[in-house]
Amino acid sequence: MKNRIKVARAEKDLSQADLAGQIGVSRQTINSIETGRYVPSTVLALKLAQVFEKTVEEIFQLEETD
Amino acid sequence: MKNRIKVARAEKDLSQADLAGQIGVSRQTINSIETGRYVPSTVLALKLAQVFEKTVEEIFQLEETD
DNA sequence: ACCAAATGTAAAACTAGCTTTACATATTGT
DNA sequence: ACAATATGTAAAGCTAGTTTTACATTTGGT
Repeated sequence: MKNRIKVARAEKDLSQADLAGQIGVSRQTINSIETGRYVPSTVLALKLAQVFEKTVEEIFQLEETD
Repeated sequence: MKNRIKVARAEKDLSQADLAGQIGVSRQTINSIETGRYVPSTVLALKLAQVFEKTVEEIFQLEETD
């Protein structure tokens, strides 16, 4: 799964730690998702979308391997 | 997290097993998500949304407890 | 060049998602 | 009423998501 968190974060001028704080997860969780080390739960995806004022689909995209 | 899988499934006239087959998971996984026993991964949520031709937000909604 | 803030990782430990197997209970068609 | 299909659960086991701690590297400002 690909994601556009880094760009969305830049648009809102948020650090990984800021974002983590806003949605109540650790900074490493954000970093790990952003760098593709793992896929978040749907709850987390919805919260990220909410913060970015975008849809989940705008932030996360399926790949062939999914 | 709430979800509208049962209704979406009815609209497409799909059984839990049909749906499971289409997205490549077990029938119990669908049943467990549908009955709220657990929250799916974002990959699964995106695939469900794809099958139902809806957005993830139309199918899954955050609750206060999330 | 220096300092602070931001980012990338990693290991250990815990929790939650998911599969398989298996059975029980509805629901529907004939 | 019977058979078939659909749904609800449960246990065991494996994998993946998440936290905490900790450290190394990068980036930005002065």
